[in-house]
Amino acid sequence: MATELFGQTGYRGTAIAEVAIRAGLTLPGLLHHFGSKEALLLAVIEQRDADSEAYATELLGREGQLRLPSIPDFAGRNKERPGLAKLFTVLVAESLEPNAPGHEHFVDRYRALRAIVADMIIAGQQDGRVRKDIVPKLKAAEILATLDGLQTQWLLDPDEVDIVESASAYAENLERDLTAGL
Amino acid sequence: MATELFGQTGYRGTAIAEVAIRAGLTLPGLLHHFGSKEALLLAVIEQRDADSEAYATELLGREGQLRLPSIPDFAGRNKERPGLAKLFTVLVAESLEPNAPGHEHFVDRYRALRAIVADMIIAGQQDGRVRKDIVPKLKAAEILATLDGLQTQWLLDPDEVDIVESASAYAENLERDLTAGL
DNA sequence: GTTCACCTACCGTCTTATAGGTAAGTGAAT
DNA sequence: ATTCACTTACCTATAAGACGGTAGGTGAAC
Repeated sequence: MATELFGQTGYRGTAIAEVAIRAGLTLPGLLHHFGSKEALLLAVIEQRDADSEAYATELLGREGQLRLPSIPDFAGRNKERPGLAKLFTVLVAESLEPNAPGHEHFVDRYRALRAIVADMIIAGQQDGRVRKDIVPKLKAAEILATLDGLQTQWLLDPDEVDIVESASAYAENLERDLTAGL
Repeated sequence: MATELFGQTGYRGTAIAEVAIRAGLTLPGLLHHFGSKEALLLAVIEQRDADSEAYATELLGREGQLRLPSIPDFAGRNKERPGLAKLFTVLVAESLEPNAPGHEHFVDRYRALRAIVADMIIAGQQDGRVRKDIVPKLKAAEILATLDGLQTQWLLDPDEVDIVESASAYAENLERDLTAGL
């Protein structure tokens, strides 16, 4: 309920009274459970993060190996729940300022995601499945950046940008890039 | 003035009275010139777009040719004016919803940018400087996505992500990707 | 003397949050 | 089994403030 509204109108643009009504109670009833608007936001983020765990695990495969073909699958799953993707995009933007409510959370999250992807790349390099002149940290940031950016373009203009098609093409490019020159 | 505040706290999070004060006048004084908050936003976007023209032109070079080495230069210029970059990121996120104030503007802008980059790629393919099995539309979306995504990660965590370094590495990767196999 | 730029004063609305109360349940003591 | 103490889950009512916008006036420029 809160997830949808925060995703549609952002943190600042959402009145928690509306969240309460959709949840079938009044504003004070909602605040009885969460204490404040910011606490509600953090609760939403936390719940959403369980889902985000799947992000890394899916990219990772079971044993820390790169599984590029799962990228479009993941994009496809987002396609069916655009609210969650929108929530993510909007909240990150609203959290850019250092003193914003969710700032530290998203900073930590991106650091963790970059580290996970970088470790995958390193593992691939040690196994000889990934080119050694790739800088893991930079490539990790680039991969996450591309997927986020494609998602934003899709959310903004779903008629023009097909997230699954874009993600598939990118996954192929990425595979060729990582393995170029054996 | 308005650019900075909209960039820091977004459209919804910015009180136009604060904009007025920073501009050295009162709220009604500001509204005398712009009429409404939404009109102020559109004026800010329009002014910012002059700057954004440079984006395409710089990427494009003078005669519609790809100029990848200018990507890190462009990133470096953004680095000195993070307010502008932040404004862009925040406003796009706030405009995802179809009825949001700047929605159509950003939809059009991304369509135009994708078209410009795609045309560049097509020109490169005709000149034989770019691989022919690249799909121009998809690659254009991917390039813009990566640059946007890197910028977001940098804005969120400037200590960990160096936008110039990231953009440089990406530009090199991109060059290799576009020209792979002659 | 009319237009333009701007001000003070104010309105109505929306929003978060609190105060204080009610109803229902839980668990222990008797 | 019933009473009592207490907690939980809400409610109505209201405070307290921020916000966008308007009305109407003042003063200077031309």
